[in-house]
Amino acid sequence: MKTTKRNFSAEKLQQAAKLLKTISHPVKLEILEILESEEPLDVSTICSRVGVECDISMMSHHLTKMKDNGILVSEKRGKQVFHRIADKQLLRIFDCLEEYDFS
Amino acid sequence: MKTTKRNFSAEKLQQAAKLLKTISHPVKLEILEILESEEPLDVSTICSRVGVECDISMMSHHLTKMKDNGILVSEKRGKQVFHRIADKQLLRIFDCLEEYDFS
DNA sequence: CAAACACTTGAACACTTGTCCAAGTGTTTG
DNA sequence: CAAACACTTGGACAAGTGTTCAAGTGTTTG
Repeated sequence: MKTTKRNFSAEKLQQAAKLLKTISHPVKLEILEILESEEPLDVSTICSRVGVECDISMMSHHLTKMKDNGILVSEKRGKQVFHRIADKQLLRIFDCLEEYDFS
Repeated sequence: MKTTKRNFSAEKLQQAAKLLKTISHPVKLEILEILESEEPLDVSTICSRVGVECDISMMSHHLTKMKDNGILVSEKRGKQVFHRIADKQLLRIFDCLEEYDFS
């Protein structure tokens, strides 16, 4: 007889769902990809590096949401605000995504 | 000088975002967790195993969405419809989530 | 062949998101 | 101290999502 390997509590499922929901957006994934390669970066630089059109206001909204959900942390230095990834463990999601076969 | 390790195309970012969005729900994550431990299962059985209250109509909606997005595949046998996970690689996301430190 | 079973579907609704735009805040430079 | 810079914030609106309910479909059993 097979047994359940995982045992996520209702609370952990909620948190996990919220985390995934927060990054379930092409631009947000790209922000993570950019910050993985270089960190910390300021808003304008991130904005200039994303592939798709994205104005600075929208980028700020994205970053704020990611901060509010504990995915990023930021630090103000002079006029600029520098962002980095709170927990690098999150990046392992990219490993799964890279190997996933999108039909 | 650091270089970018990943290089997701705009299309792949879209697909990845869509995939994550589809499973970004406590019940949908639990469905995957249940199917990981035993497969295939019919709708009523999945329904009876999820922790939270979830009627069969809602479960059907969840499963349909997951099927439409290629996460599950189903097969009808008599009156019942059996579901299984299309690509087990997806389950590695749980490894990331298990180790992630939810603040 | 009618009833029971195991779902599926569609309408309806509140709620949440994504996006845009205009205005505002805080910091620094000349 | 005014202008420039680097964001941040809030309102508005369309689009998408989660949930419920009622009705419908296909299969099997008596």
